[in-house]
Amino acid sequence: MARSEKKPAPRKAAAADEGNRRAELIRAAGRLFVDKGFDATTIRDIADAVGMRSGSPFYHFKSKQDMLKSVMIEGLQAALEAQQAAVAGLKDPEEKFRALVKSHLRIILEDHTEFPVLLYEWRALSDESRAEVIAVKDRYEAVWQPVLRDLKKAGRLGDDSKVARLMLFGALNWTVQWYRPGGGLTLDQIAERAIDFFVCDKTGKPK
Amino acid sequence: MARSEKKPAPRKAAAADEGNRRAELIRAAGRLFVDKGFDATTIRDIADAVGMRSGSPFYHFKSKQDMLKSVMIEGLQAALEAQQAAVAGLKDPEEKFRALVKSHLRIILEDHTEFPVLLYEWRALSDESRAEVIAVKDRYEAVWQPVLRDLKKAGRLGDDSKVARLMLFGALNWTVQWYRPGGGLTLDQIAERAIDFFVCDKTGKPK
DNA sequence: CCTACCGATCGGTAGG
DNA sequence: CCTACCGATCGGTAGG
Repeated sequence: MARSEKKPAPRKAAAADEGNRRAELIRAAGRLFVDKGFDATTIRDIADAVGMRSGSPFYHFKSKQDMLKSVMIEGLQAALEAQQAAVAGLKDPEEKFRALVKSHLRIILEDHTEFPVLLYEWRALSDESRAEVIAVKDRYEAVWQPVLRDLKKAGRLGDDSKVARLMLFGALNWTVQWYRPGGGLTLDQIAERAIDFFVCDKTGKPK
Repeated sequence: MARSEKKPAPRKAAAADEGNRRAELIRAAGRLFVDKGFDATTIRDIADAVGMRSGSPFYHFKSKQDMLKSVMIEGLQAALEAQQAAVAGLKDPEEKFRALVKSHLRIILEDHTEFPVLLYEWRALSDESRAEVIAVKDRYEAVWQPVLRDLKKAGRLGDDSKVARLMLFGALNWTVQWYRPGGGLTLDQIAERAIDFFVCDKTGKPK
């Protein structure tokens, strides 16, 4: 876990700069990977996008594959943070569920492109990278299951199995294929539609 | 001139052979495009898969892009035929819906790999190819809308808008990401799960 | 459908 | 982070 660090600690300013450049590369790569696909995106495309020369991204990442992995993990970590913030303090299962759905849609449809890379480029991951990504992905998905379980306990979900979650993820993740900002439906409207389909309305409360 | 023999007109068998080779290439390309992605698949991969040399696929297709387009259109046409056979003679909206869902799952999960290419490689289509593919795709999707409309008329669907169809397609199409044959759930079980989520059970009939 | 081949491009590296 | 570069590979073609 802990590596022996013999190098002197990098100075704050320099470290921040390096981190910024790295973050810029991740953001640019994410956008290109979504637009053109991982294989169709060249290192030169990515370097151009941030004003570097073609060899320079390799100062920040050891390979193109490493960039892909980093983009995905970055996207998952942002999603995890948003998720935790969204459900913090909520008690009611349906409120929690609603918050998770909206948070998820926001992550995949609003400005962040890193998460969608995960949806598009799973195949392009090497086995080693995939194992690392799965570890973070599992943490993200693990948050859903207890919420679905509580929802079922409350009689508002017919099925809380893994298949149910996969169907829900399918409906939500597919939105990246058709959603366009300003295209008639807002994020919240889409979220409500998805929730209506999955949550039973046994209380007869008006929608 | 008298000596220069013209080739005899290709006989039926020859024409059929050519069609077979072309079909073989489409099938092999479909599988590779799904497994590795369009960009990561080389013409050499495809040629190898059917026992040709690397230059020979261009005898059947004018470019790699042309192969992609052909694979997708082939997949859509098979889907269209299966779809028509599935609903033929059915009257009840829910029966029709159930038949469409099962037919769709069969097409994307059972042996045909051409249709999933459509789900995976939309980005890789050139604008010209895309227009051709969209024309066939629209025919496939057009069959769903009246069925959803009738289902809503019968009070068994809360929403028959385009969004409803997109959510359903999302849930169904996402199965290619997680379904594995023999992995616990059969195709029909998945279909029933999906139908349960989308169809309201206002009649109280047991599931 | 094969042989033989080409121009272009790509991921990556050495050395500063 | 840049310059300069390389080996490998790729889509595609000419000519049979």
